[in-house]
Amino acid sequence: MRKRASTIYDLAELAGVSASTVSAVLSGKAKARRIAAATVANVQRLAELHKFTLNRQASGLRRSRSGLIGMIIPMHDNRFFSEMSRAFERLARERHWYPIVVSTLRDPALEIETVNTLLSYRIEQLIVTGATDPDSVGRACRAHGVAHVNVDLPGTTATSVVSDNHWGAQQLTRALIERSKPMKQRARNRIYFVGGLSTDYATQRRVAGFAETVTADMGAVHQEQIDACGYEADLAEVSLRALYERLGGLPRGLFINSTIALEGVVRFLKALPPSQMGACTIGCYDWDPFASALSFPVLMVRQDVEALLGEAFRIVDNGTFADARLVEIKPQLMFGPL
Amino acid sequence: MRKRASTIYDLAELAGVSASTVSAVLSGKAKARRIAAATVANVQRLAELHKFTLNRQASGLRRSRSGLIGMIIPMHDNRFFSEMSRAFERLARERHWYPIVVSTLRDPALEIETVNTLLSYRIEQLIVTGATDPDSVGRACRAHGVAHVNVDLPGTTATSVVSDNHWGAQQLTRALIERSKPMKQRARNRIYFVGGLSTDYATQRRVAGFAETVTADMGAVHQEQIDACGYEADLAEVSLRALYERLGGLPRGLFINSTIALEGVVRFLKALPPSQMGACTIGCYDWDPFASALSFPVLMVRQDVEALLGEAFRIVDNGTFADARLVEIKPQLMFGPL
DNA sequence: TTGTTTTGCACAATCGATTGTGCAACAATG
DNA sequence: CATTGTTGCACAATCGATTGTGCAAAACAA
Repeated sequence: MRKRASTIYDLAELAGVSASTVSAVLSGKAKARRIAAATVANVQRLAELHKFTLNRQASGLRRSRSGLIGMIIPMHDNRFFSEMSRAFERLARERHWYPIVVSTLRDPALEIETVNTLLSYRIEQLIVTGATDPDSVGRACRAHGVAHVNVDLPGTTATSVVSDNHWGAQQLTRALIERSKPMKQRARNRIYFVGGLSTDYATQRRVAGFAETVTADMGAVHQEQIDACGYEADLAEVSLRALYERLGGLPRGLFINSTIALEGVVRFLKALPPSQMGACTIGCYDWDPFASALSFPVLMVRQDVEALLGEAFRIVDNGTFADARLVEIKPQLMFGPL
Repeated sequence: MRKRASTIYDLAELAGVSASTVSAVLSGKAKARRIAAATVANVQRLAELHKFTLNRQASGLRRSRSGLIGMIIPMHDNRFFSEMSRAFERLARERHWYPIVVSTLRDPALEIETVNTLLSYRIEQLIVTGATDPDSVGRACRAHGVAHVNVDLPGTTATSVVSDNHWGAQQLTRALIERSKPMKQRARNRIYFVGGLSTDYATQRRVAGFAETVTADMGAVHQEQIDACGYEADLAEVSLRALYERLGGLPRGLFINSTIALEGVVRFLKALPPSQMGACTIGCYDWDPFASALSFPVLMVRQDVEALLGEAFRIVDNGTFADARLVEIKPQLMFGPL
């Protein structure tokens, strides 16, 4: 039985009917095409028996539908994107779409190449998560008539659903200020922002929320309080080490802009004597289950993945992606009242 | 310019040539089909200009090739599978395959349904990672002539590449024994195994390695030292709480069988006074970057994802998947010498 | 019985790209 | 000039499923 994948023609011959009849039965159009109940049963039995699977290339070609929905994400390396993948698959399956998740490594060239490939497979919808260049992606989708939404990082050509980064950063910053202990040395008596990229919208909004809250609660913000050193653990580690040496110790508080950056921070902190760490209060924008049980407490902001993607699907569902609105979803604060 | 996706026929008309000429140019067969250099250049220019993308449904149908390689994984929720996704995508791209990763939630029905759908899209290869029923998946692939390899959990119908769970568990168990402090109370002076499923091969091998080492170094193993309570954090939390109450405290050491189970364990331990935790040595089969910086040390076994998948690709590359061998890859110990 | 409807299905065109083949136009050779 | 080769491309069949249409046979009506 190790035959080639069989076609509806093979099945048709076995059943003694025509291919169009088989097609009608298998695609549930038997009633509409007035196929006798006995014929339907027979074809279904044979299809089952021979483990027949439709060729979706052929089907998709004929119907100009692929049944595919794509999502691009930057990386698979943290909980936020893991949760996005999981929720995406669930929501897609609920709608009888077949989900494809691909990571594009924050590489603009790979990003657009990936999208073009997805389009060549004729995906019908695309969720564009954390894209470095959402507008290029949007244009490509538009040229193919493919519904699309930006998530996490917004674009200007399609509706975007993003975390309320400004509000989240304000809350986290305020909590860091309230829960940290003042320090005598002026430069150390500050909260420092570490990680992310200043070219990236989410980081900009978080920096803004951070700066406003610091200004309101502690006076001015100094330029050197903000180091959007990038999205790699190593870079954050280097950045923190430099800060530590500059200040001659840890500062009053740290606002870490991603769990990846937090990884680097943790690597540096682990090497310090525990006593030093007690004086520094740490917060992280994004959540990780283990980070909540580190040897020092970490205040965390958890993005509402279900709400973000739920809204994104609603938008592709009703085709309201073209009006380029910005929808903001409040994240969840993973720290109780003082 | 918001036209429908254009076809090679549209492009042919624009260029004043036939569709077959366009096809030859775009698929790099211009030389073989003796297309004039000037014609090639013109077609390429127009293709570029109009951002033409080939319809891979049509192309795949005609050539009986899709260019797709699939991988199924159980979940997106831990580092092992995240790293698998990332490495899979990289290795696939190196080979000019287009990668599709789908999670099947450890649900046998979803698993086989997913594989059938992937087959209906005519994927050409499949990496079957951590499948609950690898042999059913293998049979489906075989029926379609699709190359496939099992990874992480082995099957009997295709070659499997798995972590050397037995060896890894032995190393981890020995380290737990050597690094932990003996306890007076007999039942607490033991290492306990928590998490995973005893129906699952990896867990069986780890339990075996654990039991052998315990027997060799500490005498007999008691049945109640092993609780393969499942793959959810909640279950591990419940299991550990029960153990704690049964023993009247934490045991000498814990062998946690996955980072997910470790999440539950950590939730329980966080609620305990720190002094109690100091006496319990913890090890985890699987690695997480944050888990290495918890408030208590965790010995970890990190699977060699690159080697696992590298080997898997080698096997699909040379088509040696049918001999149903078992290839074991040693994991990496994330703890130094004593 | 004859005419009309309904039932049940087959036929053939089609989706868009690929590929074996055929054939002008031109060049090279004798 | 006649013959043979080469170049450059078009034509048409094909992949497997879908779907508009047509047409016997059966069922029903008159």
